[in-house]
Amino acid sequence: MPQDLKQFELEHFLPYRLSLLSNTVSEGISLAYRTAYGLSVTEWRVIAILGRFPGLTASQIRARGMMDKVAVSRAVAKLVEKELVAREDHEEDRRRVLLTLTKDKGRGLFRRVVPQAMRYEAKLLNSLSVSERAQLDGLLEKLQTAALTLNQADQEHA
Amino acid sequence: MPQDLKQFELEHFLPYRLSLLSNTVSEGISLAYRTAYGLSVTEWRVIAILGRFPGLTASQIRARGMMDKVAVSRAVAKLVEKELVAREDHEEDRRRVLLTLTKDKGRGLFRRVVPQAMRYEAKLLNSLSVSERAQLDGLLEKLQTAALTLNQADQEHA
DNA sequence: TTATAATAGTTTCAATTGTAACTATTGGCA
DNA sequence: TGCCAATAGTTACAATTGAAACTATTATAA
Repeated sequence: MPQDLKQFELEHFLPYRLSLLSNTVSEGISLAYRTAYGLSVTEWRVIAILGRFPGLTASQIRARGMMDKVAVSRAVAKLVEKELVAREDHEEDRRRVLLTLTKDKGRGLFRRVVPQAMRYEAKLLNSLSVSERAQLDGLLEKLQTAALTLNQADQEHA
Repeated sequence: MPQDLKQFELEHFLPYRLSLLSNTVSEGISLAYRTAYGLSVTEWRVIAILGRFPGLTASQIRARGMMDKVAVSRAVAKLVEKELVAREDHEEDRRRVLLTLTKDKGRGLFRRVVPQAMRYEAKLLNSLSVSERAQLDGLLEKLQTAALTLNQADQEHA
């Protein structure tokens, strides 16, 4: 057996490390929305997107958050049930539904949960210097682009 | 509403970006083990760990791969069923079960899947210069440590 | 020793998720 | 116009996952 095969270690494998870091961070940040407000990840993202871009349709939310169509549908249903999000029929295209945070509960939650999320992010970034943060930003950007390109190439190949 | 609240964008939010990147990379790398060999993520990790460290117990695998106890138990059960992994009773402690890749199927799969995984990682890292790779390594390390520390602090706090 | 606690690993059941199929509506175009 | 394809969103069902309870075995310590 080749030497590099025997020496392969999961701990140094980039996909594993990314997954581990993402999960660890998710666990931490979920205190801000899951434990505190009973939101799922998707629900939190829908809230965050609608807070910034009111009046989007589910499809637009899906595209903006790179989320699954069904996941968004389910999250929106729950948020409507919790009176955090309101639906409004689109005049010209009756397939679409415009979504907004409800004035009281929805925007109220947004105002409380976003600062907590930002605080967590800030604490995390505290471990890095200013220049390291810039490096991180660039590296994540490059890797994301590279990964997408790779996947597209693989898909076309298959 | 404060200005920074209104301007909060998910796309620039570190936990979201990490999750997105991890998922994109996962999707790509899963071609190497899921599409090609029908392995789940956990099964792939168990194989990878046992290839490097034969004779570990399930608990040791769990610790080494930061995986869930139940997930490992299930993955091992499937791998045994597929004759990729063999169990062997521990002499001194009969609660424990030593796990190894089977000589033919297990090690055979390991020899095929690991190079594919490494190839994917190499392609991904091709988008970065040598010094950028070193930066990435350091940044992931720092963030992982910081996230763990943060989570521990939060847990004690709660 | 023997009760109690701790550890290894599995099982169970509910909740979550993924895939595909579905309804409803609109767009494209012969 | 009328037909077919495409889009928006939901529903249904199977597969996966998570949390808690469970069995079996070993360690601790009164």
